[in-house]
Amino acid sequence: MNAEKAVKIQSDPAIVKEKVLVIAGPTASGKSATALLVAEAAGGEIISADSMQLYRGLNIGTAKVSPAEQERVRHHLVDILDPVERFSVAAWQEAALAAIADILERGKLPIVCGGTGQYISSLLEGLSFTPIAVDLDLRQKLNERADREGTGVLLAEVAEFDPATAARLHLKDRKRIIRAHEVYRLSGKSPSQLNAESRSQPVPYNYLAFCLWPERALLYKRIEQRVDAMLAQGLIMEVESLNLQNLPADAPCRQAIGYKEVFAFLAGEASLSETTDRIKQVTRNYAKRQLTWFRRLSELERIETASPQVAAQHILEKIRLA
RNA sequence: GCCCAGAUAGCUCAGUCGGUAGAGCAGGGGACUGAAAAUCCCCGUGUCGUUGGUUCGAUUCCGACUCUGGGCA
Repeated sequence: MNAEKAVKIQSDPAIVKEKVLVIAGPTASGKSATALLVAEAAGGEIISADSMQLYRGLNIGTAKVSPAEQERVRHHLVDILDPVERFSVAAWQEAALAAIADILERGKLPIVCGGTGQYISSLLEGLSFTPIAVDLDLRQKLNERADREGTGVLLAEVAEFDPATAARLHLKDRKRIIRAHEVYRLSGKSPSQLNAESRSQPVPYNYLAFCLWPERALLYKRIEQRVDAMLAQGLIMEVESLNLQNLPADAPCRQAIGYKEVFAFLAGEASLSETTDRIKQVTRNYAKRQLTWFRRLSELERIETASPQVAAQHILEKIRLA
């Protein structure tokens, strides 16, 4: 898998790709600590691949790097958005590629570290996104139509302009059905065609990609401990201070695990212990989904340890060999 | 001590007019191209509390016992 790609790259002297490190892993697997150790030992800077750490004010619940840790190693793509702002894979990828170029220019090692599978995959698979403005109005109208007429009607329309995509989508997969309409209307091209085009470019860097993979039972135990720690550190006060009720109903950070549950608690919909258990559970569910992403990405080498020291050591050896 | 109601999947429970059983949640697997911590799909065998009886056949009906809730003393 990897070897084949690497041989192809080396056999073409015109392409000398620079090394970029990727450290992925499910939530609470220890990837941030690992990345810090590697960055300090190898002279690197960290680019966060985390869809929620982008937001200012979401600190405790996202297990964001502390100011002290940011003193040790420079971090990119953390705290760049207000809670009301929207973002996207395409926007993240553009910012990440810019950060990588900047770090390389200064002679340092870029380390992409995070758990958002879609973001990681956009880099490793070298997707290129053609510029299409997001049209929230159109999305709103399509959502209303789906409410009125049902998603089946919209899916039938997708089948007319893109049979391949329609065949792939499930009747209830409203988001993707609506997205297919958006893409077609805004670009004039079918999603299938655009997706094919987005893979036509070569992957620009030599990604050395790792994924922390602790044993499941241990991972779940760490998740539970971390949720307890977040509550002890004042997660509830953090959510209060965010004033979620003043944010629009569709603000992205309202989806954040921990935040939406604490918000329900503050609204009197659940007790503290129910809220705690709920956060632990949805975090476990999330970790499982993350692992599905990472299993898919064959470029990732699994590191089956829960120790950041051991993981960092392993990664540093691989860098020297590469 | 007496009366009543329960005892079925990890949990909460449904059901079998007697032919060995199924939902939700949990858990597992998968998908993912501009909302992604989102969204969506697939996966259900378990001494039907124990033990006698009736019956061709009992998780189901009857008895006893054990445990759990509630009530009365």
